[in-house]
Amino acid sequence: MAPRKQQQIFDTTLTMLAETGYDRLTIEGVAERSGVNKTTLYRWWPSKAALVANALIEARALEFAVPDTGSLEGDLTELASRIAALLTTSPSGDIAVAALAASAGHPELATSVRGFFADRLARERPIFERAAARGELAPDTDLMTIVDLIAGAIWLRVVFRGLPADSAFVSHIVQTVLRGICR
Amino acid sequence: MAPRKQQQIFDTTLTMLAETGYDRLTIEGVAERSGVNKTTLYRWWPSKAALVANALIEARALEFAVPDTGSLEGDLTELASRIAALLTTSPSGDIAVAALAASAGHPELATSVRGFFADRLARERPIFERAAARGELAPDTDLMTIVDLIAGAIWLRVVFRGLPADSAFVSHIVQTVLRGICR
Amino acid sequence: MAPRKQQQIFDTTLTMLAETGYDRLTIEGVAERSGVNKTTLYRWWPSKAALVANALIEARALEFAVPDTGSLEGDLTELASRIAALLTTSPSGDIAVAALAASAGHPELATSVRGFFADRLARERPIFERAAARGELAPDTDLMTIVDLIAGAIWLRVVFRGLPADSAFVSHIVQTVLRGICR
Amino acid sequence: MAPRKQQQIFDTTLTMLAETGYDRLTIEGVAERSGVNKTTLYRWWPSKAALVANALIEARALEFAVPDTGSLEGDLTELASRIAALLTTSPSGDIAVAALAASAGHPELATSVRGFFADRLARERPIFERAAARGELAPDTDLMTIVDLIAGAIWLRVVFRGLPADSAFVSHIVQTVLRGICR
DNA sequence: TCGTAAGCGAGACGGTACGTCCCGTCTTGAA
DNA sequence: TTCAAGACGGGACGTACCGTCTCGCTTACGA
Repeated sequence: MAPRKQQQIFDTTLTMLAETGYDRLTIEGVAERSGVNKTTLYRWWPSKAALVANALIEARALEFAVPDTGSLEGDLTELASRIAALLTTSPSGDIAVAALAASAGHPELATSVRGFFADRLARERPIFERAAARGELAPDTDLMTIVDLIAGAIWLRVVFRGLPADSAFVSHIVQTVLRGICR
Repeated sequence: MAPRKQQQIFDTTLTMLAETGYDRLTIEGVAERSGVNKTTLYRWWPSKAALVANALIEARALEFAVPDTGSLEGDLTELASRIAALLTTSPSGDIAVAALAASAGHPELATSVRGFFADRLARERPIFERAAARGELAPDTDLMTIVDLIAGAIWLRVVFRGLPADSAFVSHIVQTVLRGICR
Repeated sequence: MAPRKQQQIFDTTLTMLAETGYDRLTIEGVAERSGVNKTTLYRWWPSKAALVANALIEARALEFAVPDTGSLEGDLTELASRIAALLTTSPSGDIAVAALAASAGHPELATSVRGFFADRLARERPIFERAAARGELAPDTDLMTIVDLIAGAIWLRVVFRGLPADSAFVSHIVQTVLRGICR
Repeated sequence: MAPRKQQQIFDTTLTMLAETGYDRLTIEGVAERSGVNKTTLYRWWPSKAALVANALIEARALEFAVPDTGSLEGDLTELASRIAALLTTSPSGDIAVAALAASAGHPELATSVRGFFADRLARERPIFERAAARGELAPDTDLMTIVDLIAGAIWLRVVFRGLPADSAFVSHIVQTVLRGICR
């Protein structure tokens, strides 16, 4: 089952999440703006975290396609650029940052957020499979760490340091990581 | 210039921050638990973010020493271990995670948090200076990126993926990054 | 013509009325406890007052027999005792008090309650007819006032003053009223 | 201590009590109409019953003077008329009926209501003292019962039967009771 | 005997009020 | 002058019932 206006609710939730951040997001606000009664929200989601979690899962605003440029370096650079763009451009950046930040300290939300990003990050796997097929990658390479290094550096730069993640930065980290792996 | 019980206030703030997370931390709670009137808190700090920011700056719970093992790899491994420990062990982990998470979406807090960690991370500079003196490092290496790669990967692993950052992982990323740089 | 589980519904209604009082009695509570859907209750009774009114009318818990002791004084004393017992003993007392109290301010309910008690009080008429036949009573005596005096005094004593209506009190008022009439 | 707008609050409470009856009286309504925040009401009174109880005690709308006509019959008739008027005229009637009805089932309120009316009824005592001084009354007469008989009959007539308590009725019951006593 | 209509359950919904927590502002009085 | 004490208007919380509605399922009765 699902509430009748689920789509409006999710849209409103993410919009307001992007606009005001997680902790200034209120259930009453979502209710009012999505033309639904507060009680209806509580009927379906036990908490703000659960609502946001569900909205995220249904969200299509945070999708990103996986590149296929023909080389591992090209693919990773493109992937990193897209991660950077995801974290930087509006509204995905606001949503992603708010959700990621809130997920620390809201285990319920964390699970969903984690699942959400894991789902998206899982799609980078073909990149490595193609790279392995091309002989660019040792078969025992630790793939998750590669993505963690790249994505972590971008996160730190963008969210924590508040600096832009321009293409020079992106190229730089990708090449650094690649050199680190390929040997 | 400062409230008389500033130390209790800061202690309480960080304790409660660690216990309940940023957004369940309340001014009233801090007031009550530190034996101070709510008014006093508002007199000195305009917002919860400002209070937390100040408390963090004064905090000694989040210090970490900078290693000097004689080799760049040893130093970085040790540094990474300490970062991992800082994010993992109690109460520093709870405080750091809560503060970092909250800083996204609270620019006021972000500045302080950023300054705080920048201050601590600035201390890793001697590591690189010693490495350069030993000839282990090209003089034009982008130092911040190195730290961002390492720290970012740890953050992602610990906070986002919810996985432990054990010594194998730490060694692995340090070596990967080192190989990436040294070429 | 009538809901299938009418009897359960009425029983539950009166039980809960006695237990919790009129305004903490809820339709939802009655529905749940009588194993009926809320909708069913609304299908048959437009309001809580109407439900209670109907339940009262069907109630057999509040019956009382009319005495025939052979003298007016005996009959009235016995009648007064029974009224006192009706208002005092459980569950009739709780039901009666709750219903009477609620009927002030719920005209819809008031009508039924009034009818209900009028019906019961109408049975005291033979008392007076027998008394008149025995010559104990002038034929133009205002009978309703006699009952009002007696019943009113008991109500005041029991419900308002919260005092018991013991047999001494009952005898006292009956004799006072009788002396007032008989001259 | 007392809330700053206590008088408005009490006035509003009684006005709304008279208008809508006890159980449609809402705290939020009182708050809004008396220009006070809901929280303020909860700060001072733990429940609706307590608020109404307090408002009643402070009320001056329900006062009545005690007559002194020179004879017991005159005094009692006048007293009964005033009781009837108190229960009949607006707004005192609505307030009194609502409060008395609600007090059954709200022990907290009952205490206050009882105290309130006891206080007012206590003033009839001089009537009897004067009557005793004039020799109209045996010294051991049970005074409370006299008042209970009269007031109870009026209550029953007015509230329960929904009939008016006109001067004929009032005279009738007073004379009946008087005859009952004086013998 | 079987169709059909009344009765019902399930449950979503908009809505009102509840009583609570905390916010941030303000005033007052004592040290 | 600084601070405690604490009243206040306010916003949102999460909950309980309200009364209405739609949707299918039973049940039972009368054609």
